[in-house]
Amino acid sequence: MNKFIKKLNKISIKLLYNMYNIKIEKINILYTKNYNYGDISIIISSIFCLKDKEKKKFGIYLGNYIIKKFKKYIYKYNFKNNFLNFFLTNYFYIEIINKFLKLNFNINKFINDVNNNNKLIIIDYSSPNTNKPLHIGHLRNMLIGNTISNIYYELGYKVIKSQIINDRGIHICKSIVSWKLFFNGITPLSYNIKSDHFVGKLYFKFEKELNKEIKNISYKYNINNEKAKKLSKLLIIVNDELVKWENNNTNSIYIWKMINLWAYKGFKKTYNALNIKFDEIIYESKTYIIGKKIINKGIKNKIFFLDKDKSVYFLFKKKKIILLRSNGTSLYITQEIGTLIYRLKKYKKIHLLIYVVGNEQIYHFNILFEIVKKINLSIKNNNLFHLSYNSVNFLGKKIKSRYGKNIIFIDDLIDKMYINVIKKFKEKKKKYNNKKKILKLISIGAIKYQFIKINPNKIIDFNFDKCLELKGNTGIYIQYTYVRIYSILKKNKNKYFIIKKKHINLIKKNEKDILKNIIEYPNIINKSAYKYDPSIFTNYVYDLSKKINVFYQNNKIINIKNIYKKNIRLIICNIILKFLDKSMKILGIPIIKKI
RNA sequence: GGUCACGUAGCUCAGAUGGAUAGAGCAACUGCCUUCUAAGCAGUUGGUCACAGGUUCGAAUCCUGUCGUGAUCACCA
Repeated sequence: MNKFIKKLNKISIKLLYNMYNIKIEKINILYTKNYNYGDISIIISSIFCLKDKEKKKFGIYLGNYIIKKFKKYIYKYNFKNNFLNFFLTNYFYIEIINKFLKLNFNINKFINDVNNNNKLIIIDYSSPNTNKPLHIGHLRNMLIGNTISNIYYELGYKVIKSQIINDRGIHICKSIVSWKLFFNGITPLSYNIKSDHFVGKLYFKFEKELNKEIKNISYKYNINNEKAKKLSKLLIIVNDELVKWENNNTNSIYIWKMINLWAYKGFKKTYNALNIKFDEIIYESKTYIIGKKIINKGIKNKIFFLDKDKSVYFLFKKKKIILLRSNGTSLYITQEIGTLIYRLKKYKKIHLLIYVVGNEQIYHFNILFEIVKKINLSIKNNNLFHLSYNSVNFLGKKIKSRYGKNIIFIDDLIDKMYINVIKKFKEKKKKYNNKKKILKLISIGAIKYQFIKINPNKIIDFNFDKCLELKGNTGIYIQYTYVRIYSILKKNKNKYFIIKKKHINLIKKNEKDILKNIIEYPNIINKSAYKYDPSIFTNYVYDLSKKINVFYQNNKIINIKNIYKKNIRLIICNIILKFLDKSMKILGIPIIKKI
């Protein structure tokens, strides 16, 4: 289809030059939105150097010329409001259908313009802290990351799905201290809860105690919270713990390892439930040392500076950005620099490194990219991209996960959705036996779809009623579409045959709408990739499904006598199934063959 | 205050490179299961595209300003 439009473009430009001696590079051609006007439109009014009378003259001439040249594909044109509209022949669509049949329904061969020479793209997403379970903020992150990875893979890139685990830092020390002080000797087993949820308990307990202590101090000495923090004993203990940890203290490392293992074990279960996968896992506890080394080197090269109190800083827009604390321990940005260098060593040539991280860290990434510019690495700034997305709010407020309040864990959401799906299934269909697996897949699809259909720049104001909705534009709509088509093809025993010219009038509007949609697939996938927006592709899949359901509901497919008509419809069903299959895999919506 | 997002139907959201009469879903109200799976289909109702200017043949889309919402500006991550 793109080729066809390019041809039209070329001819229009050439003709314009021949007639008026006007040279332009491109003419505006688009799919006609209103089918009453046509299928493809050339916007003559965009040639602004022509006068109105000349536009009409040129338009009609061009129309006649094109219709003669492409008799096979175009049968009619009209000229309205300076738009030159063409109507596509049925042959145009039949050719597509026959092509699929000849290619034995191999979509990749049909699309045929995925070719990016295996360029390497690293997509960094999820990056959990090991101090609490994964929550719906992580969910948005991992779904954007996973989907955008699949989209780039589809475009022929070599994609590394990369997860960094923030397994070190002050927050982990809080859990360590909490375990020592309040939970000594207790394990997830003794509490009988999922191990990462136990780790969360440690962290929230610490924050609660810290909060209490600070309130007491500020009341006692009549000072504000900031000043009270400096007097907090708990914070002193935690900072000591961090120094101990960075100095490889045996006891510290032992507890740290134990707590992290609990966290990983829990994360793994959640990832498995959602079918989120990674090609590599990087532990910051291993890369922060590389970061420290680079920073020390940078002091010598006068990129970074040593302050009076021995902290190290970087100047960003005349502001001091601390890279190493005065006690020598490292910060988030230190680890980030280390991780980048680790990657550059591991992979020789990185075409693009995408960080999927929330928009609250835009400032942080601006600093990081500025540092990269200064320390002269083998990667340039325009090969780094921060894919930022907006927050997931609950009850109208951003989730502050500190105290464990107002926080929704993915595990809990999955459970709730599953119960909801079972309930709705029982309301609709009476028999409920051994459908557990399928209902589980429906609930996973439903959750994922709710998140990826929304543009990353928008705030998601999470609420259960909305999220549990299973009508209309939802995951199950896509799954159900697949089930219907699959069911038809399973029942069919006829063989397909090439459509002959004399049968071209058997193809109708509903079928054409689907085919029109399908030939746009490569454009959409490209757009979704370069805009870093999975929702573009998601909405396309919904749109396609909608057209399929219209077609399905308004046309009989198997139970018709005309074998030629039946043949056309069955082939289209086959095409649909292949595209749905591919699309759902990209979106990570589980495919179900029977409900 | 600086920077960055966002503002489209009662609600949730689509509207790429400016194009013709701004589209879906939910909610409300009508129809359609003896016929390939009704979590569906067909239809009705619902809009000053936050506001004001500008750019041009043409603006929800681009530019400027105003208002509103949110994020961010840490020896947190």
